[in-house]
Amino acid sequence: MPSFRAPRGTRDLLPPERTAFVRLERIAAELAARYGFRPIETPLFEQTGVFERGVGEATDVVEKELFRLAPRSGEGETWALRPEPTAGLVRAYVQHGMQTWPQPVRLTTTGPMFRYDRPQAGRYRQFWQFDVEVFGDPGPAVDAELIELAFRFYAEAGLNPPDAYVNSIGDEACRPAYVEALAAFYRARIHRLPALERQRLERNPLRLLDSKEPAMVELNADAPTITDRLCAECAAHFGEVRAHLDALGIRYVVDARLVRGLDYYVRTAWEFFPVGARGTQSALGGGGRYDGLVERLGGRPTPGIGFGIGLDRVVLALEAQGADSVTEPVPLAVVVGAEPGATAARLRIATELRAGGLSVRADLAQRKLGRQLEAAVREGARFAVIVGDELADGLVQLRDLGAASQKPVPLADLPALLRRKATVA
RNA sequence: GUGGCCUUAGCUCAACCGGCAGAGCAUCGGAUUGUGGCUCCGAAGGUUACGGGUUCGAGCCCCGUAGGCCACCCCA
Repeated sequence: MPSFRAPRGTRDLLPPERTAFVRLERIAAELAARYGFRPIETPLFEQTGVFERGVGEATDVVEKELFRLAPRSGEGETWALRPEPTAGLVRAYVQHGMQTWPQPVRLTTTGPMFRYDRPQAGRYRQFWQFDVEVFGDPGPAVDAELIELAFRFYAEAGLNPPDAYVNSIGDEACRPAYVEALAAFYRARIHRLPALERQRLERNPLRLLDSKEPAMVELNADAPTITDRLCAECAAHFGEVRAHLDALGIRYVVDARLVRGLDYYVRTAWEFFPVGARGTQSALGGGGRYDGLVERLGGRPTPGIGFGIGLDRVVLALEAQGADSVTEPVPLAVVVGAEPGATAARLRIATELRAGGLSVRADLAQRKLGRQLEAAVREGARFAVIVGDELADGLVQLRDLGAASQKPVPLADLPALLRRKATVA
């Protein structure tokens, strides 16, 4: 017999942890609705090209981390599990002609994403993300609105306000010149670049900027920044984003070296980290503007912007800051019996109580009364309904497990009685 | 993907120099007939991650593989 286990980089979310995720998902859904986002669900996998064109072929996410599905013989297309939600949502926007919907279109989804990289704490091959996207709004006000929404989510989740880093990475008009200037800067100092960074220089000079190599950190202090090379339009846009953030009282840091790993971002980009912990594997979320993406995937030119929040990371951060662990629901009452074998009566009574809207567990394991009561007490139930001989007279014992007292109650009165007790805390 | 550390029961961990694999918690059962979280007693739970090698003998030493973790990388 082989011993099976969850695939590398995946994990089972067992009851206490899954409850924490459910709570975050509920907050996400409620919050998104409050901000006017409509729920949407797209497939967990797409044609590979959706990600290659959407996310960018030269990105690590596509080049190294894409979870490609083995094609079946005879099928003409190949698929990959989604590494992020935006490309699939853009594909859906184009496919369903959402440009004919009232603009802007605000969409939200929450679910698992997949990246085939080497697992580590906080870095999984399957992880969960809460995502919102806005199509058809060029900003700048909505850029600030989304950042504020993310802060609201963290707050309602019970997380200390994270550090927010914001930047503008320019657009087609100004970024090429900047990238060239940056490449020239590094080429002039190529002897100081580590071997790995020399290779990346030719492929994507922007990514050298946020390297954590000590040699690079030192070098980057003198590197040209995008900030003072933005075109007039981008500079004005970024200025307005900041003005809106300031008007909302949002605390953030402008980080001129912040770039993002996905090709589609233009102009506004941001990331969130736990306070004072801008380390690896700790990013709580991030987002940005992607004005050219809809067009790249075959749609009409449409501005877009969105963010993703890593639910796994939020759960981790909540634990790290010592937040109260989630409490799982416990039944109000447990139906137990003096006669272990008389399960039919216990099940029938529990069924009636549940039909009346009450949270009730029936102890159907055939164990003696003492063990049944012990289990009820240990799971935190407030009452035990004890079924015994008096059932012949239409009576059960209603036992208050906290007070260790009980009294006979007509079975017919039980639902109303328990419902009344349930309302008093 | 690169380098490093780690892996003993469901969980947390012991096991001398290479010499009979253990404890606590958790689980299940019992403590004279229908009443509790405590206590007492007991049971079950292991191919010491997996596969090789060295040795009279390997949880312990060596090699490989898998998984976890740390740094890089990358990001959520």
